[in-house]
Amino acid sequence: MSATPETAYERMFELAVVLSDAMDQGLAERGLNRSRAELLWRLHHQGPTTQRDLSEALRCTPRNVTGLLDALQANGLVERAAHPTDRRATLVTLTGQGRSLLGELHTRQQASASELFAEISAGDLESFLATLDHVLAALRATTA
Amino acid sequence: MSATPETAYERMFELAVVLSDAMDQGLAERGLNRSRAELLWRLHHQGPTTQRDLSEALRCTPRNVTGLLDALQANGLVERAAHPTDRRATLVTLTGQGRSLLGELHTRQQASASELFAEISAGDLESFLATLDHVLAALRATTA
DNA sequence: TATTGTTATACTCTATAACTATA
DNA sequence: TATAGTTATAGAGTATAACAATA
Repeated sequence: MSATPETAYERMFELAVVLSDAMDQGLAERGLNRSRAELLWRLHHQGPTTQRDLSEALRCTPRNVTGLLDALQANGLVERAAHPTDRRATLVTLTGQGRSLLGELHTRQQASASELFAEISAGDLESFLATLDHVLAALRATTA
Repeated sequence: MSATPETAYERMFELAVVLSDAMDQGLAERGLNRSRAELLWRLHHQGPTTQRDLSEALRCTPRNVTGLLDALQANGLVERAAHPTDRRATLVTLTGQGRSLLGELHTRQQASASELFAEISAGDLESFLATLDHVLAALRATTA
């Protein structure tokens, strides 16, 4: 049995690389990258938001948010609107096109998930997920 | 039981993100990034190599190899030597310092691996690894 | 005064193209 | 001619700093 912690660790890294590459490629085909996708994702979950909030949520500078929004707005995925009470601030909102792009990405993700685990039994899936959660928790504990 | 393929897929992404961040941070503390580390890793496995070979192995341009080597050489991790038969080419070699840095990274990786899987039983580890390999194979099949 | 988002500027990483020196 | 590695230049992504408008 060569199932050592080291082997599992290496495989997790390979998985991280392959998974990241696949994601980046899928995003690039839609004119996105990770930062832009994360911004859209935040908007989807939080609703209309100021740029200041976005810069804190994405842990980047306000200047960077300006650039990300310029690109997303040019592609018709978000809109900048006047803030109702603070005339300094901007309210960023998802457009219908932005929402539909997110829906498309989600559909694609579901399809990938089904495909990847198609041959895994329910029991194996459950124990896999349990170990995954355990490792994730341990990793977060040492990192943070 | 909420162990759906989607949940597992999401968790794998979270793992990929946290794992990548942890790695990047560890490398940054040693003046490295992923490209530089990958170059050192190649040198460790292949021995003295030309820049042309490195550019193909790392799938980047020869120009980029020049830049990576300039940085690594400035930090004393690699050396450029004359190629014995082709005076156009350069033989890149790991220095002792480069080797010891790689050893340090490997030690650190082993420690992380032991720590992350400390509370996982041998049986769980084995089935985790099996599922991981299966998913990895499925992912590579669809990507490539 | 403090805050929001911008313009101006710089740094890192990567790429393409032109060039030098070999082969 | 073709190849190995360089210099010159450009583009994407992010950062800091100075600034304008507003709070």
